Amino acid sequence: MNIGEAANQAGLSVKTVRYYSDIGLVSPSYRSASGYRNYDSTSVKKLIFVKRARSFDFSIEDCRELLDLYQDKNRTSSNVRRIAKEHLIRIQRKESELKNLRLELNHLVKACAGDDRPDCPIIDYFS
Amino acid sequence: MNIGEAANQAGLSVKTVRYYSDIGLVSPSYRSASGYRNYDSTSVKKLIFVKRARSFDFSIEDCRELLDLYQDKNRTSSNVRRIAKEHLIRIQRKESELKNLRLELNHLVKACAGDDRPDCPIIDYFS
DNA sequence: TATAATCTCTCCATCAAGTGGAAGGTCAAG
DNA sequence: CTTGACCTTCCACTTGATGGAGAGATTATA
Repeated sequence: MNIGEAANQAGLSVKTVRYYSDIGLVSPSYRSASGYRNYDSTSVKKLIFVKRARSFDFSIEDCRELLDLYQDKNRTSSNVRRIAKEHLIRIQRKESELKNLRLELNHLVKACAGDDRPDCPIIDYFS
Repeated sequence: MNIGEAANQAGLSVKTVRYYSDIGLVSPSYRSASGYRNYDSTSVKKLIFVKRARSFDFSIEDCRELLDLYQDKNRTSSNVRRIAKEHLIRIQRKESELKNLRLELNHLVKACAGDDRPDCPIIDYFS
């Protein structure tokens, strides 16, 4: 199938699928004589795999490794787990950073009258 | 003072201060005959202001607006509050997205044996 | 005063992960 | 034969910096 149909089946944009092709993440199974990318069901499955992994915010490079493991029938789950766990830790760290920001900013927003006067604890805090 | 000293006082890199100058976020008070950027205490205060706002993840454009309000003695705190609140909502949204990811990914990681065998619920989930 | 060390300047490239658009080639239907 | 949908490559743009090259300015030391 052509790129449009593949993108459709994977729930990705044509641009994105072409981008994944460009960076060698998911290559089309072959090119037609006129240069059209052709995707078979295996490559579409890879696109879907990447889409799911990306939805977990795994980086493209992580996706590359995960995709390798996905295709490697001799993989060890420990390798997969390591990648996932490292990512989990990144997510946890980010989440707690955001929580701190949220608490502090919430505090400031609550303290701000939000009226016509210039006095503002938010501005004060940043000054 | 020169850019190095200003960057130092603001806790920013010279590169960053130059970048803020380039995009017109915080301009030096003047340029020397030889083109050196010169920062006075007012411009350093602006750099510090931006640094704090950035540490809350406010975008450069938000910083621009906040900086305008910071300098506007006729500002209304409602304008400041609006910007902050919009940002707070973005942070909350992001935080809850991350929380969902974290819960789900944690679930998968816990379910993965992480041993020598290829069977892996993480890979399965993405397939 | 000469020179070396340290600053500073501008300009260009790079990062992530795409997205948008231009200009042009391909293909199937009518 | 032409229209329209689809496909191609190539280039630019996004965010918020950061790194480096090559060159000019300033300051410290010999």
